[in-house]
Amino acid sequence: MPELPEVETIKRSLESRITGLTFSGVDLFTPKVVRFPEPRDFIGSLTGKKVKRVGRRGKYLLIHLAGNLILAVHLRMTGKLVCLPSGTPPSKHTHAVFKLSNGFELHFSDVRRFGRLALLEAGRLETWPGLKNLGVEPLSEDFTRGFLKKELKRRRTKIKALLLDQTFIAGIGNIYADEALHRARISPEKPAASLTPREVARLYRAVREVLEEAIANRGTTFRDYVDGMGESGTNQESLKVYGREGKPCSGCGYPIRRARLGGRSTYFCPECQKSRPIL
DNA sequence: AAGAAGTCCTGGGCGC
DNA sequence: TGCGCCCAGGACTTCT
Repeated sequence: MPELPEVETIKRSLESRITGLTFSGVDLFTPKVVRFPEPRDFIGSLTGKKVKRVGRRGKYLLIHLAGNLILAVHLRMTGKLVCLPSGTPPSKHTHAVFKLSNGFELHFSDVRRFGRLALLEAGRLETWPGLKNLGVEPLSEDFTRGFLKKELKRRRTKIKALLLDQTFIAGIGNIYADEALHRARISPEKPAASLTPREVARLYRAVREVLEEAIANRGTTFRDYVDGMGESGTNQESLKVYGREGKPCSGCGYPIRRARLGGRSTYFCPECQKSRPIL
């Protein structure tokens, strides 16, 4: 599942390869994956546009183009965006091929067809609902311990649900929410407002460290994820709880447990992540 | 208005 | 071996 570290890795792997190049055409095999504008306009507006730079906001990859346009890509769970030589046959699940001016092309594929593309005017990103309400970037200087403390205090929801809320913090998904909570030794079920100052401080550090380390490891390849060059990441070797049900906790040896929270799997150590009474 | 539930998707793993 | 069932889950929409 491409979360912030995976999208950041894709961004870094693509930017030196496509910046300055021009889109010479688009093959759109699955029009449905284009959320905005109409497929005909999407193709028409993209063709002939030069890539100015590649950016990221939360889990969105943003390809900034000449003409004040942005190609926004969201990979959801199984989406991939890979740079390949021209003429590479599209796979069974390739939905769009963006042809570049240097003999390469970007293949957008997604087994589950959940991923989405949009071509938006810069400065009018609110055309895509998910982008306008995005919360703070957890690796930016706007994300401070004070901010986290203040926000948690007025939220009654479970801390894990809050970490997954993209309008609160942008870019954390199921893997890194579980990993951050384990590192901070906080129960995923604990109400956000009930975290002690020490827990808030631990969570703040844990969120940043978990994401930074995952970027350094070029992302977590749990099932499908690959970067813009088709390379897997290595951060799956560093996971402490996600996908490790029944295996011993790295901290205490107790078996990792899996529970259902907010409709999704939640991995945690029942020993290290006990909800202790507030002293 | 916050929070929960439903929806979209398909490959893979499972039971029989 | 093969069929059917259910699960994985991000984000948007709808309901309470």
